[in-house]
Amino acid sequence: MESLDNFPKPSVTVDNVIFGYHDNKISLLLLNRKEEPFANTWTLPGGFLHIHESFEQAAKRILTTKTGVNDVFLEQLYTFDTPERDPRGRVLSVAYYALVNPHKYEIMAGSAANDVQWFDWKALPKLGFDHDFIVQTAVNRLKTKVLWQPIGFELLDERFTMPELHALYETILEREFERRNFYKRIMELEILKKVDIRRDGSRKRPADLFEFDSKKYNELINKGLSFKI
Amino acid sequence: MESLDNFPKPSVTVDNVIFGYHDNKISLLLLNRKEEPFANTWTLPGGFLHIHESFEQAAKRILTTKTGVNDVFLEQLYTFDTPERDPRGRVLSVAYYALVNPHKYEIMAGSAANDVQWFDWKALPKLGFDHDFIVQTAVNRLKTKVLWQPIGFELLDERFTMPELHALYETILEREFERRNFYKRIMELEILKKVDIRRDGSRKRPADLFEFDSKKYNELINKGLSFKI
DNA sequence: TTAATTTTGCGTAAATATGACGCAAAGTTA
DNA sequence: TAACTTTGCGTCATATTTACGCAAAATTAA
Repeated sequence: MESLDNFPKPSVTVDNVIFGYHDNKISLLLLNRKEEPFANTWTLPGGFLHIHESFEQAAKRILTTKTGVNDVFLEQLYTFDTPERDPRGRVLSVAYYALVNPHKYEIMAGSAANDVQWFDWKALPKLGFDHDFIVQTAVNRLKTKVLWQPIGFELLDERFTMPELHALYETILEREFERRNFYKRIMELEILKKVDIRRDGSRKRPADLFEFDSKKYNELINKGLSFKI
Repeated sequence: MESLDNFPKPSVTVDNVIFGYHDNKISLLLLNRKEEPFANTWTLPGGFLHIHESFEQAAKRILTTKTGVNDVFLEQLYTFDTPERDPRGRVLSVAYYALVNPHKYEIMAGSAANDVQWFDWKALPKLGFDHDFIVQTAVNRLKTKVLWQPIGFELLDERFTMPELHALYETILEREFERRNFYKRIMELEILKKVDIRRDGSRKRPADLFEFDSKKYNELINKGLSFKI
């Protein structure tokens, strides 16, 4: 059997694009590096893949140890291979993107970082490596995916109102959705469970509270239909 | 600066799912391995990534040397990391998929293979490694992508008729498209150039011949519109 | 040679989905 | 208590999708 040692091997990192949502803004969780290369520069939280762990395990480990975030929506984005992307040598980056509710987690910088911080996606600093490009790829993915998969809910509290969901979609897609048509479309999917309590916010008329109902969503899929905004 | 040699590194292969179309059937180009592991078993044409080449360079090199195919549509599919997917150790697979017109290439097995052959996608043998799963992923990608990107043309001759294009879509998506509505939809995109000659096939009324016109397609995109079947 | 048949290309009408907007109820603020 | 904002649900006009009619261009049969 052929040996695996005939070829010099590239290093493999897993880098995470972590999306959050707060105050009608999408934000990204970035890490300020302590070590070279790109010391004192903001980058995506990433790290080397260990030999016995899967990408997803690596992504979760990195999220937890470097940022304090855990148990979130996580999906592979793309694998980046631009030959000169890392000054240390040949390093591949398997990029994942995560959707996080920032209210649920205490963000904290791990020991290898100067700082970890949320940045408004419209005001990102220049990032190290090719991470600007990775971010752009992730943003594009989020914008298309949110239209036909119910992933937006991951960015909200478990219980949310229609106006909140509506505002989220307008923020992500950077365009307006006619309010009443948006409500109608969501409601006729029948994937939300109405939690009978009403919101006690400082708004005028209180809005109904909903939860995403994965059981109802599966029923929708089993009927051959699909979530589609 | 941190060294890259602190971690044991995984090996990285590039595996290609190569789609062809002939006789109203989608087929996949498979390779029968000469060496262990999975000797005498059909697998996707793949190989180890060289340290200084990009994924795409690797994919093209593998296609050319192992199957004789070159200059085709090629796109990254997904990176597979199931820990036990290769008996030799930790091997990642960066999978690409290619769309090929089988008439344009002389298929030939490279020296490392017993044989290289087209298989109807509805009658595939059991594949080595996790390649069955990779194929399934590629098929899903093809089915969704073909609806909103003009990639189907890659499977046809440069000049093709509407009935041919229509049949291709019905084959890929395994459902019927109302013939006249399909024609209409394609025509109003205005991305085809009519080559005035008519087909001399053994059919009844000859069909017009078209070519995909990438210049017209770009105009469509620049108008903010999109290819959509 | 002519009629019947198949295939192709283009059209129109019905059905469905999308987008624009009216309005009353439930609160808050003046 | 009146005016105002926000929310929830409805209706109607418009656009898009789907179903299907029909004639032209070839082949095959009589």
